[in-house]
Amino acid sequence: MRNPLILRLKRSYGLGEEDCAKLSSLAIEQQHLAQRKDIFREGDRPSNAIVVMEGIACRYKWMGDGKRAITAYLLPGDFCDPHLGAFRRMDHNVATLTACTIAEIPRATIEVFIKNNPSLARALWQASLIEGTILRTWLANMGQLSADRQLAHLLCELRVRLEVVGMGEKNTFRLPLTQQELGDALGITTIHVNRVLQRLRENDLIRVIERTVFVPDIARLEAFADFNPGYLHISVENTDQKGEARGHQEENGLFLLDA
Amino acid sequence: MRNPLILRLKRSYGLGEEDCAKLSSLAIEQQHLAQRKDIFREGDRPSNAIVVMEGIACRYKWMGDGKRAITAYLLPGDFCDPHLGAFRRMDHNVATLTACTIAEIPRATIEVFIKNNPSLARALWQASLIEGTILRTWLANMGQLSADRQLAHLLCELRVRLEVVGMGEKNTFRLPLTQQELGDALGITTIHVNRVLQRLRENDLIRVIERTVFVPDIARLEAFADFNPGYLHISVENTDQKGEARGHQEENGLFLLDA
DNA sequence: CGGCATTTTGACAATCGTCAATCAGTGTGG
DNA sequence: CCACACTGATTGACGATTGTCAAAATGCCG
Repeated sequence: MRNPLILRLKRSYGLGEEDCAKLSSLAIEQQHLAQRKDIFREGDRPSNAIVVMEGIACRYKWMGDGKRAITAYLLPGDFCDPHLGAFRRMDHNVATLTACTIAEIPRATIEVFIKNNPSLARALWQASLIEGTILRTWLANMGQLSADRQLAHLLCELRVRLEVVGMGEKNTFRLPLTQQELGDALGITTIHVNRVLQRLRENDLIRVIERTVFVPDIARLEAFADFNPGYLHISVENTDQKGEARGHQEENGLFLLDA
Repeated sequence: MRNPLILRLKRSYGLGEEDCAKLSSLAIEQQHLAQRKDIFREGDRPSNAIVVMEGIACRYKWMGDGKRAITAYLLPGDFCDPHLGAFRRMDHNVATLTACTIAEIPRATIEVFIKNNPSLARALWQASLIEGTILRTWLANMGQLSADRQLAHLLCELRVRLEVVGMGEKNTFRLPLTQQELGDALGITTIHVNRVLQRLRENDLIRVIERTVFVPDIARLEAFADFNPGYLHISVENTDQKGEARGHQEENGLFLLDA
């Protein structure tokens, strides 16, 4: 299996082949974590960069009444703290949801690397930009979409993001999250997640077998969710460039990645 | 009136006195915009930095069904695009809500300034970090809070943010937004905003006269909304440093700015 | 004054949360 | 092997919050 960090650096963060090659030659310490273990807590100031290499983690906050809000899912290749703790303490927690493998890259290593290959700084910057676009999309969806479309949208997003790092075929991906963990991200109760999942299955928008999601008709699911992957800023691996779709569109247009 | 950009650079973005002084000596072109005018559109790649100097603007997205989602309010001192369009096209729109004065700082000016005063780069970085924390807070609130608490929380946030830039006394601030514009940010309908506002007034959590909000008891409103200003990362101007409040708190602790 | 945007009101419906219970799967210990 | 406990999924009844629709009231501006 390819290194998910390298895959992301190339396809999401715009790092060139050469830099990726150099980076992948570094020996980076990895460690395994059980499910539901905190990686960072509120108030921590991480000194090294931690990247999820396998499994699914999340950012979350505790609300005053004891509810939990998940504000991001971290998939392989995602940085737990793209800012490297440079300026601030964490204002939220980061924890594994499933068992995970994480890589810890010492800050010194990164600084040396950046000095020689400045494009890595740009890549980190890019990573936090993309986090921002995902946050804005989640926020907009949570405010305006019904629970079924919102869940459908999340599944569309996860399908794409997981596929990029080789954790899914085109129509299938494993999603080992509980309904509780989905609900905390969508802002709906576990029970409602259950109802909504059933409705999606009834309409054959998805099929679920043993925590594996199968999407019989991707276009139909994406249409239902009004999903447009532009906000994920994933560059196409293939050479079909879809030149037509570029440029300014007046209404509701989203934009593919610039060349 | 003080320059709001300077105020923010000092109190939010951690820029030092000297750098602020140098920056404020720059002659920066300002222009006036009527209410509800787009500043950036989806797909634009801004080449200069645009800062709101007066008035209130917002980031927004159009949803597939024609609804609008506001994902941020931009107050005086906020950057319309903290990343300076360096890498990507805008994936959302920025528009004025009220009439605004905006400052356009040529990218070249910023680059020269950063070369001589690297801390400005840090300040810009900081600005986008804070945007991220606000986004996460909005997302968590939208998911978990009832509409009244959510609106109350937004009012708490705006009270603090407006006070920083001198647009409000302790208990009062002008909020020239329509209920529609509030609802688009909260993810609730105009009619419901109206109902909720009434409830807040009935409970004397707020009083509204001619688009000016008066908060009779800040602590009570903030308690109701479970508001903790830490996520705004605003440094205290006065010299009482609240040293006690620092350090790691176990539960629901937010953190004041590091010295 | 008239026209327009915005706020307010009321009745009603739909979505979603709450509570309580059952069911299914998994692992543990006897 | 079975009893047991535990977690997570599912079901149903009910209630609360919020959305929808339609209309009236208010305020603003030419």
